[in-house]
Amino acid sequence: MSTKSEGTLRRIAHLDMDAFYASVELLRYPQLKGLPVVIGGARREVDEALRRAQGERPLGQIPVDAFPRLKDYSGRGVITTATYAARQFGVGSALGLMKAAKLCPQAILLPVDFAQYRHYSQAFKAIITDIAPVMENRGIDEVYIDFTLVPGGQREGGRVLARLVQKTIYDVTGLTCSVGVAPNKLLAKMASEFNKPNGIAIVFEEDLQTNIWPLACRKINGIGPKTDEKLKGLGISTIGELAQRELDWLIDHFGQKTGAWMFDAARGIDNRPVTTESEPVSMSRETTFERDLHAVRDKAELGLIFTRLCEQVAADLQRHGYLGKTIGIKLRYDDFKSLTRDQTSDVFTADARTIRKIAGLCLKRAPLEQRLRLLGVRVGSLVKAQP
DNA sequence: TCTGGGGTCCTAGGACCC
DNA sequence: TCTGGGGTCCTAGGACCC
Repeated sequence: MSTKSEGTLRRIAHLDMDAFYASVELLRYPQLKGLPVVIGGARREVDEALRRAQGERPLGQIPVDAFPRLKDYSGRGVITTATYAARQFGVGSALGLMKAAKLCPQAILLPVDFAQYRHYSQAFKAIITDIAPVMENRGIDEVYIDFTLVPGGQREGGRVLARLVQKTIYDVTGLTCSVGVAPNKLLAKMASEFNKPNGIAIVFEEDLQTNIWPLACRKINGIGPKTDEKLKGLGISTIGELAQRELDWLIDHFGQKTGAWMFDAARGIDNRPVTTESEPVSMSRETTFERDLHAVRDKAELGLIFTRLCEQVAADLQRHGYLGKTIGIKLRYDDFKSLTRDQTSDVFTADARTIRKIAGLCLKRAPLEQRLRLLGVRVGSLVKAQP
């Protein structure tokens, strides 16, 4: 089954588009190149501000001074992406806009435009699969690519092919990306960050101690803020320090599964294949309100939003051809505490009214005295609809 | 004036069945 | 009268990722 010849090394690439949303926006607004720009905020308000700035002009001719600024925004929301110029000010993904406005009030604020990002996402992924067909989607702006059997994939450890992919994407779309090539996904993911933006990094097994072990544990994809804190509490900050711990010790502290995984990860071991296809497990829609709502006092408004979310999930299911039988809701209260309730029905559905009915039962099981800031509807246990 | 939206996977307890 | 085991499904919460 394998056509690997003697001496063929497993070479896996991780490709990450640089500041993807922001870079796509700069294609439309080249006059903003080099300036601090952030994408995010409540869609409607930011959209309107931009439309006012545009007036009757073509997009490329809106004067820089006319663009909406962070300091003029007063709604809730977070930054999804910031240009590198904005990152100089300490502004980046997931930062609240109000906090960001203090750090960089003059930054230009643009609304998210998912349709546009999806378009460019499909474009750069098509370029990749033309060159190297075994590609795994990791969201809108990232992929893994198996270079192992691709012509040129072994040359200079994958650098030649990485350069070709990177250059072709740039020539066709005008967008830059960063690529890491390594023996597996775990190391490739770390490598792609080494020379960001518009960089390439090549990692071999023998680079583990010199290039990987000095890194913070947090750089391992799968070790988040909580686990990182716990590790620090145990005196472990770097991957090298993690590698010094015994398997049993890690299992004692983190459980069988996580402990064993960490043990391997610290040694650069990762046998996960590059997966080209996957089935969705759930689909959901959620929304944070412009102001916190009360279940009784804002009943009508809440009801409309609830129904709309159910209709959106139903439309998503239908569009993609799936049915689900576990219907759930998610609430977030004004103190940011969240809760979920779900119920599995005995029939699979993609019908908005059915979803609304069951989601309504879920809502009844949740405490509703406190004001809400978010409501979500989820459908899980998906199966393909018969065509 | 903090803190989006769309996902995946894991854990853990209880129900229920053999 | 002591307390048996798996296995699977359901539910809730939490960590993590993009």
